[in-house]
Formats: sequence, C-alpha cells, structure tokens
Amino acid sequence: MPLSHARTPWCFGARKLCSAASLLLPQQHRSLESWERRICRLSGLLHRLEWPKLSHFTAFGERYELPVRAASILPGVADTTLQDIQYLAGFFDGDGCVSPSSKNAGCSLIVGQVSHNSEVLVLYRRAFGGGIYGKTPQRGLSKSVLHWVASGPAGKRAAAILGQHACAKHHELFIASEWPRCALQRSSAKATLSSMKREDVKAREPMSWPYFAAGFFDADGCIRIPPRSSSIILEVSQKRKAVLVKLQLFLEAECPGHASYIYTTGCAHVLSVHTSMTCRMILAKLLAAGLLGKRAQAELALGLTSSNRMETRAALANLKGNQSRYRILDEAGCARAADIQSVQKVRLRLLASGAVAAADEQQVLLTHLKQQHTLEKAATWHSSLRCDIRSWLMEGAFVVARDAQNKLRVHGYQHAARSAHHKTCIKYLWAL
DNA sequence: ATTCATAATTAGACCCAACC
DNA sequence: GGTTGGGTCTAATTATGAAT
Repeated sequence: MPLSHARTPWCFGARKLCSAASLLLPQQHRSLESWERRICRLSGLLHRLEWPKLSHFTAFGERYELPVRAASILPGVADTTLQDIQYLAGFFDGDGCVSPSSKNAGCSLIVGQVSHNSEVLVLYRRAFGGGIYGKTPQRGLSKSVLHWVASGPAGKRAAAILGQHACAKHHELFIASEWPRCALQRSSAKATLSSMKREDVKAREPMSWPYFAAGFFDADGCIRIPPRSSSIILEVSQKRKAVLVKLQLFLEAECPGHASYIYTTGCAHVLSVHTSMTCRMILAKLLAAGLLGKRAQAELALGLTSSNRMETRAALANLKGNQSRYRILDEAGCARAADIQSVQKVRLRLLASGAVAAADEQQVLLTHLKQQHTLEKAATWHSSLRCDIRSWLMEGAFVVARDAQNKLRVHGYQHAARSAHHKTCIKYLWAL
C-alpha cells in the first residue's frame, strides 16, 4: 500500500530538502550545460518509474474492475440517443481505429483513451457492447491507457451505426460493417482499409454540435491560454485536412463573424480559433452539446479573467496530458517572456526609425534576457522533475530496470524495505 | 493576430497467442 | 471465429512557446 502523504516523514522533509539543496548549491551559478546534465539524468530515472498495473477505473462515479468483459447480449438501439451516437461518431473520427483482427478473420473497432478519461469508453460499451481492457500501465510521464474493443457482431453493428454519422472514417466503418466472408475478399478489404488510413479521404457533410463539439473536440481538440494574454485559443489538429475544412465551414455557419485559420505544421493540419469571444461562444455550445472529457477544461477556460489568469493556466495544465509538463511557463516565466517581447518591439521600432546604435543596445539586452530565460526555464524544469519523482515514488511508483548509464540501483518499491528504498532515492536526488 | 517550430506523449497499426 | 490480453514501433497528435 502506498504511503499516504500526510503520514510520510519523507514528505514533510521534501520541501525543506528542496530549499536546503538550493542553499547549498547556488542555482544562479549553474551553467546551462550543468542544468541540462542534471535534467537528463533525472529524466532517465523518471522514464523508469512505473505504477502497478491498473486493476480498475472509475467512470460516472462507478467503479469498474478490469477487464470489463464483452457483453454477451448486445444493447438495444433504442437505449442510445441520437446525440450520444453523434458524439461517439465524432469521437471515433478523432480517436478511433478500424483494425482487422489476426488472419483477417474479423474486423474490430478500437478506441484507446488514458484511464482518467475513461467515461467515453463506458459510453461506447453501453451503446454497442464490446469490452474494456487495460493496455499499458502508467510509466514515466505516459499515463495508463485503456481501450474499448468491439469485434464480431458487436463490432459490425457498431461500425454500421457509427458509419452513418462519422464524417472522416465512414468508409472504413462501412468496410468493417460489411466484413466479407471470403478469404480473398478479406485480403482486399484489408488493403483498402490500409490505403484509406493513408489518404486524405473526402469528408462527409453532416456536421452537428454533438459530433464536433463533444466527440471530435473531445478527441482532438485543445484549449489553450497563451502565456502573454488573458485570452483563450481553441485548436483542433488533424491529419486529414478535408475534415478541418468542413469543420471551418460548420463554424462559419454556426458562429457568424468568427475568424479561424487552418495552418500546416509538419504532417498535420491545425484549425485555430483565437478570438476570445468566439472561443467562449464555441465552448458554451460544446458544453451544451455534451462535451465530456474536456468539460472541466472548458468550464475553467470560461471562468478566465485577467486576475485569475495564472491560476487558470496552471489548473488547465493539470487537467491535460503530460506532453508539455515541464515546458509550461510559470508566472515568472510568463513575465520574462513578456519582457523579451517588449524589448523586441522596442528594437524593431528603433530599427524602423533608423536608430541603429540604439537598436544594437536593445539587441544586447535581448540576448541577455533570452539567455537568462533559458537558464531559469532549465532550473524550473529540474526542480519540477525532482518534486515529481519524489512524490510519485511516495505514491507507489517503482523503478522498473537499471539504466546502463545510470549507476543508481533501486529495487521495486513494493518489494524492498520502504525506508531503505526512499533513502536511496532521496540520496540520489540530493546528489543531483 | 497569425503562423510556425518543436518536444514528447499517445494513438494507431500491426503483431501474436491462448483460450472459449 | 471471436474474445482477451498482451507486445512493439513509430507516425500522429497534443501541447507548448515564440517568431513574425
């Protein structure tokens, strides 16, 4: 059983330890290289931290033991509302996968989702049957993942129903719903599926708020509060540009006067709405249409004011995945970024007016500010890493294997003497 | 306001195999 | 043939700050 924070003496010492360490090793004197070396070592340790396999998850206030076996009797069609189906179709367009099973015997529908966002998987099971299974345990910054799988008759029926409402994957769903019996035709169906996944297929027209709002946005959307202003930005990123174009047309019709942009980054396309008023309107409509996974995020964003900007940004970051956990600027970081931008503006103005010497002075200042910013960001990253590793070890995570470059040897937290284990870990953290 | 670059997580695709 | 439970690999996605 993991030690509780309230009772653990190590936990009481954690903050003191951080501050004591910073006194012993004056952080302002550390070079960027030194920070990067320390971050690299801690990241190595972080990526080897694993939680015990998930035995259950909770959704809609109910506890579900894993695996949630496939239902033997399919749910009735009448049990699910049209809005639910549209939502699930939107979500499937965003995060679903049509995949032939081994030897092409059948075709399964799969939706994967991090375990804290498992409500949607329960919705799929309620609507179409199928089962919910654990996939990967939580390791490092990667959260544990669950997946809903519907195969056989359940899969076929789900594909047929979802296919009527999906805009991007309706062809794939149609193939799954009509999975052939003949082996030769199955091979060809598999090949067609593969080619569809690679191409930007023609998106179908019927968009609705439950589809976009809830489903598609829940799966593929992003709510942002930029570091330098109290505004909201909504983004939807997709490999298939055609879907985003349809979405843009839908928003134009639904939110007159709104401004959105589609730009390409790498191999994906992003639809971005950055006018705060429009974003608020869209968020309100999304909530009304049954936004589920990002409901808390949307509500937080709608409560944004100029006075609670930093708290809202931090709270929003807590509700999201860990992709950028250590890159999010704190209050001081945002202030530094704002300083850099204002000096940059002054420099450009001076350059435009021909005051080259003064502009050069600003350039020197700018370089200094940027260096300082980089250094401070690294220090914050390092400090967050230390705190995370410490608290995750206390919550029951264990180190899975020994790293070739890393001299530390830590035994599984579950099996080793707890205090000895913690002393080793904290000694290690102290040494960094 | 608009667009871009980037990092890291995660989704997706493709496996396999045991079992019912 | 379908269900369950895993695995791996990498492209896609999600999220960010920052440049223009």
